[in-house]
Amino acid sequence: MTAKKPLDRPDWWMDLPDAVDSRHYLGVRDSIAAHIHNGNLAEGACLPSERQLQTGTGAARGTIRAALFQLEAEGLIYRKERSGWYVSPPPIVYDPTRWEGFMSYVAAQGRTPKTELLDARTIAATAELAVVFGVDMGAPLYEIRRRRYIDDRAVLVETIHVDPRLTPSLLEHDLSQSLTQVLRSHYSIAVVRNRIEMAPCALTQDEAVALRLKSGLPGLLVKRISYDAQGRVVEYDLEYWRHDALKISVDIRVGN
Amino acid sequence: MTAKKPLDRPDWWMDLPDAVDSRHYLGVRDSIAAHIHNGNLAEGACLPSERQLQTGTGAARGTIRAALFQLEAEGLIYRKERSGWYVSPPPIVYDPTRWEGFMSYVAAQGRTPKTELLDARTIAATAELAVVFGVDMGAPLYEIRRRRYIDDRAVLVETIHVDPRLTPSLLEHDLSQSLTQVLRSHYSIAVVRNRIEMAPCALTQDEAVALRLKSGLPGLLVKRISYDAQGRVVEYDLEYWRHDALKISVDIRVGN
DNA sequence: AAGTGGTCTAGACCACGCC
DNA sequence: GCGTGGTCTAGACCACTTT
Repeated sequence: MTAKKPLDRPDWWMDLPDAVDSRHYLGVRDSIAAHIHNGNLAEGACLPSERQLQTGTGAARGTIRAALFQLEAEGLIYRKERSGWYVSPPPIVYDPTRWEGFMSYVAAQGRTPKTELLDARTIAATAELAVVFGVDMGAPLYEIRRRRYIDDRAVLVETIHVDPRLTPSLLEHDLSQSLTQVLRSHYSIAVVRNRIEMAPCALTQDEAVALRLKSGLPGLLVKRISYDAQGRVVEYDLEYWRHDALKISVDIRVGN
Repeated sequence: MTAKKPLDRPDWWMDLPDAVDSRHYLGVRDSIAAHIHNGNLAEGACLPSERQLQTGTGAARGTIRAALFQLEAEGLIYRKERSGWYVSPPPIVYDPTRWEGFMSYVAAQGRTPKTELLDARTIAATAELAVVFGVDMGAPLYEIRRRRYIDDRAVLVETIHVDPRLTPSLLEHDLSQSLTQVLRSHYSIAVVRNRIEMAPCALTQDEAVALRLKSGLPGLLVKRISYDAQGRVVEYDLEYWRHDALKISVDIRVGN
């Protein structure tokens, strides 16, 4: 009689520190959070379905969902569209002052980075790009779109623009590896200055689809412009991150 | 007959670029967003009430709210508990590598900073604090709680810890001003190094109340440890920001 | 085909801000 | 005391993922 009970919550579900009112969404939230913290729900694990979570609580599905949204905003869980809710892995720590690329700093934290090339082509500079690169509108630029993973979970999509005058035939190289690497080894270009901006944003259609997220979910936009020793723009990168995948850490000496 | 129509939306409401399906929450979202961008809803303005937004659309209140939550996550609007929804002011730009305090960088961006002292006292070091300051557990530390405003909107609450051995009688000074300033002018302490961490978080009861927000809303946690020339911890600061009030910008030269 | 989340409706009552 | 948002119920149907 230990047969599967597909429509019930798992057996351990009631092992809570109890004392939470699971008719209220914050109570439901606390109860799920407790299961995450005590290890019943491990990192990456799939939560019981929303309808399963209802059973026994007398709560409406809307109440359960309110709790799940809450946990999502806190970064504890995330969802795969129409598949389920999962426990979030810990965020990667990003230090904008250290200039190593994604591949190195993810690996340095014991995680597994992966890059997937989505698209690489030559485009005509838009007004905005023309300003950034100091070229005429319509001038040719390389545009590279990539998706990057940590431990096989897609965490960001990026669009990189590069000036072909600095890096002729760039697109012929392997772009699913560290671009920093390619620039250094094939073009002897070293980045000496970075301008970085980060702000919360909403993921639009394109990014959301690429990350397999629901369009409109909050994300983090990281904009980076890299310059070489001559002050030329080497790389203009727009990264759209899942909001729960990144944590910023900076260690700086104050000039003075 | 231009009397107030308290249960209707404002007259300009229908001047949309239309073509949005306002029975769906993303349509409602787009329509409100359009009003914000075209200036019908100015910065700081109060939106029509949820029930007013329903009128004429045939949408349920839940649908309207879904749209409002969406805009909130994107940082376009915020709410005051049980008072209403408001258009967010632009975020302040924070550059962790420049070491001026809150008062200076807010003012430098043409906004009006304000600091309010909530509490200042001597406490016994907890285990965590003892590690940070390299003192014994139970050793005395100053604890300062402040709330800070931009243009009269509360944007963060912070808890600062300071070692009294470095700054004896600190609590007797005016703590509603720049602490950086006080440390420099009264104790000749200069910060030469900062360690900063930032991560999304949920605002707990205390912080939420202090910011007049709903408990559990997403926020941004900024943790800062400042060191003097001798490597001593000068200040340990935990700041809880409204998630929409801050944007990060860094400009760095790469050492090498 | 079954199960999941995604969305929506149409009510209801409550706690609190504001006047 | 009125209006606001805050919460909740109890359905329903859809679009997609998964098996």
